[in-house]
This record gives sequence, structure tokens and C-alpha cells, in this order.
Amino acid sequence: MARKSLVGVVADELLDRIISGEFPPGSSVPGELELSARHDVSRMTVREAMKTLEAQRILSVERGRGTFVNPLNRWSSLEAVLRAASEGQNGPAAAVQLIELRRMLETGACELAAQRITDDELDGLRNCVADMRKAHQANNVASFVAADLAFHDQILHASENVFVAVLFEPLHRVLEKGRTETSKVPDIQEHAIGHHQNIFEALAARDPRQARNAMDAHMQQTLDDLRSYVLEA
Amino acid sequence: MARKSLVGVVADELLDRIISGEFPPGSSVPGELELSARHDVSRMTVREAMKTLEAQRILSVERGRGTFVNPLNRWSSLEAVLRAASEGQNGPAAAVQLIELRRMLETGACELAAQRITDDELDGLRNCVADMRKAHQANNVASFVAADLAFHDQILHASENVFVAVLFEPLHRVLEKGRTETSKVPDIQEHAIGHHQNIFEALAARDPRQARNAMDAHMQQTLDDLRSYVLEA
DNA sequence: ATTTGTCAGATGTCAGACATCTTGCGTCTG
DNA sequence: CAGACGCAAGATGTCTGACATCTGACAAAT
Repeated sequence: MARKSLVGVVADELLDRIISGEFPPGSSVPGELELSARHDVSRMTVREAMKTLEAQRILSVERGRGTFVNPLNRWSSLEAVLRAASEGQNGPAAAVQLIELRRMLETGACELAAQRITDDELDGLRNCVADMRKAHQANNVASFVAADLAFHDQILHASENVFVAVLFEPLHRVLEKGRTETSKVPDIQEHAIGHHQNIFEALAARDPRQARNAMDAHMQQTLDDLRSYVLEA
Repeated sequence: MARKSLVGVVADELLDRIISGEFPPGSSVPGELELSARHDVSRMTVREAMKTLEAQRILSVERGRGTFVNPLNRWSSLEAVLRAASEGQNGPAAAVQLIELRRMLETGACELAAQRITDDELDGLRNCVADMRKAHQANNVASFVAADLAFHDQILHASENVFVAVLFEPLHRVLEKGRTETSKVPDIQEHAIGHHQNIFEALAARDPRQARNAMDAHMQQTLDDLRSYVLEA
């Protein structure tokens, strides 16, 4: 499944070589002709692969001079930075930093949502929590995770901030797997239900500070869960 | 200066047409041949322009079917989303949302930095505040803004979180102009110096909560400044 | 009615060519 | 000898035309 196009393959391999340190930031990557020979593709294919990396600000192309690797803090692709940061022994550290980032965005969005949430959205949240309870009693992990994600999505939407949603989207994909893992434990499910209930009540009261604190507690517990899993693995 | 390449022009124009609503999310954009005729460029140029938009998850290309516009919340380019959100009457609202986002990231980073900042980095912050004072007395707006930005950059770096830095970088560029405007007012400069001094002291005390509150107050003031400017304009 | 063949249209890839920009090196001049 | 000039090598930018492959729909055969 998902046979990748050649340009995708070339882009991935080149990014791998960059991340592995073969082409450190500031240095130049091989010319288009050399790369097309190495990967046995045409120059156009190499160019299109380069364009995708350039669009993510991983490469800077300078006409007549060559193509250069940007410093990591200029990259605009969370996924690429994640791949780079997860190299070697930094995997766990990167995971923790991701949770930290998620915590900033979710607590902030929750605080905003408390001031802007509509009654309809509150109803939606109430249903999400109810679904989580049902799924918990029915021992249905998939439904539980779905309701969990829907809850957070609803809050994100209620924050009425497009940019937060945009920044959060890539995180969503990355964190999805880990979430399904931790949610398998019944105890963690119960804790999560309690936290979500608290968040809901704070939002229903339209109290920004309380909403923020409730979400913060939830994030803190998620971080603790992750630490436990990383330690035991 | 900065004569853009053809593919940049084509990509910009196509993005403009998307943002203007000519191609709403879910719909398809014209085929490569049609676009190459419209813009009077070759098909390869159109393809490379498409590739840049695809890399930013603005477009989804499906072989044999066509190229489709993704919903706005899937876009991974803050700048593109900003352009889309600023259309029509939404300019001020988008600006406020940007500040809200910045607030989340900066307060979060500041809280983290309080736990991790080194003595050297504290010295750097002290120097930044001193530079702001000097620039204020010398009435040098450019130096003032530079020291201001350096201060925030230092905190971002001290947070030791790569992802926050990555997400913040595009914000940096967007907010730079507005910052130079508000910093022209002497009163605002004085307020800013006070806030930065408070932030520095909280970080020096390595007190996360206090650091967060200090940065939050600073962000709140920035938001108020912006509102005043938007109202009077 | 279901299957199969075919075709139009879209994207994917290739090859070769020419244009333009940057840089360094050699040469010509003062 | 120093500086200006010019030229060629190497890199990216663009164009042209062609062929390959995938998708979806319609028509023909079973």
C-alpha cells in the first residue's frame, strides 16, 4: 500500500542524509546532476524533491551557487524537526518536549474557550464525556480514544483561534499512537474521565482560570503516564 | 531586488486564487496544462509551484484524478493561514489571535526556562534589559526593538524546547513589523522595560509560576497596546 | 445485470536543450 | 605589481516534447 512517488522517495532519502549529519546546517548538498545520478532518476525528479524540502525551509536554493541546509530552528515542518530531534539518544527527550508543547497549546486554548464557548459546544463536550464513560464500562478502547480526541478537538474549536488549530494539527498525528497505548490501561481511563469531567465543569462555569488549571492537571497526568511508559520500556 | 522565480510567482498567484475563494476547500484546481497556459509558463514550472503548495499541505495531489484544496486547518504554513485569515474584515481579529498564540508559547517557554536557565543566559538577559534602558534614554528605536527581540529569543532558547522555537520562528517574522510600530511610543517603552525587568527577576529567582505570570502580564500589555492601535487606525 | 474493454484526462517521469547567475582564474592593462 | 576585465566552469531556472501510469466513465461483450 501507499507506493510513494519517486520524488517522495528522493526527498525522504535526502532528508535522512541531512538528519544523519552528512550535510550539516550551512553546508551545501550535492548538485542536482549528482543526485539524479545517485538515485537513478531524472534531474526534474530531483528538482521536485528539492522543492518540497525548500517549501519546508529545510533547504535554501541559491541560483548559480548551490543548495544549502538551513539551521534546524528555521525548519517549518514539525515532523521533520521531530525526526531530527529523535535521532540517537534524544527520542525520550523529544517526546517530553512534545508533551510540553501540547500542554502550552491546550491549556491556552482551554483558557480562551472558557470565554467563548457556546451552549451547543458545551453539549458536545458533555456527550464526549458520556461516551468516554460508556466506552470505559464496555471496555472499548477504540471508542474511548475517539471520544477523548473529540473532546479535545471540540475545545480547540471553541477557542476560536485558527492558528492554534493549525499548529496543533501535526501534533495530533504524532501523539495519536502514544495516546492509544496509554488509554489501554483501565486505571488511566478512570483518571482521564475525572480530568475531563473537571475540565467540562470549569468550561461550563465559563471560568478561564479554573479551566486552565483543570486542563493543566490533565496534561500533567498525561506527562506522568508517558514517563512511566518510557521508564518501563 | 528579490526578483522572484517564476515558480514562486505561479505559486503565489495560485494561492491567492485559493484564498480569494475561487477554489474552496475540497474542490479541485485547474489541471497543469490549463494553468501553464493561463500563466504562460511550461508545465514543469506549474508542477514545481504545485509541489511547494503540496509540501505546505495546502494542496493534495492525486494521481489520475487531479489536485484538490485541503481544508484550512490542514495547512501547515502559518503564513499562508495568516494570509487567508486576514482577508476581508478579519485582519484585526487575526492579529488578536496571533497575539493570543504568541502568549501561549511565550508564557509556556518562560515557565520552562525558569527551571532550566543557566547563569550565562541570565547574564545575557540582564544585558538585554540594560540595552533597552540605554536605547530608551538615547531615543534609539531600532536598538530598543533589537534588544527586546534578543531578550525573548534568549528565553526561548533557555526553555530548551526545540519545538517551541520552531513554531515561534514564523511568528517572529510576522510580529516584527507591528512591534517596531508600538515601540516608537516612549510610554510603551517604559512599560516594556518594567515588564522585562520583572520577567528577568522571576527567572533569576528560578520561580516558574512567577516567571509565567510576569510574562503573561507583558503579553497582556502587548495585546492592549495592539488594541489601542487597531482602534485608533 | 455483470463483466470487460477502451478511451479521455490527469498526474508521474524522463531526456535534452538553452538561459542565466555566481565564482574563480587567467589575462590584460596601467 | 595591483587592479580591472573577460571568460569559462558549474550551478540552478526554464522550456519543449514525449511516454508511462493511474482513474473514472462509458460502451460493448458475455
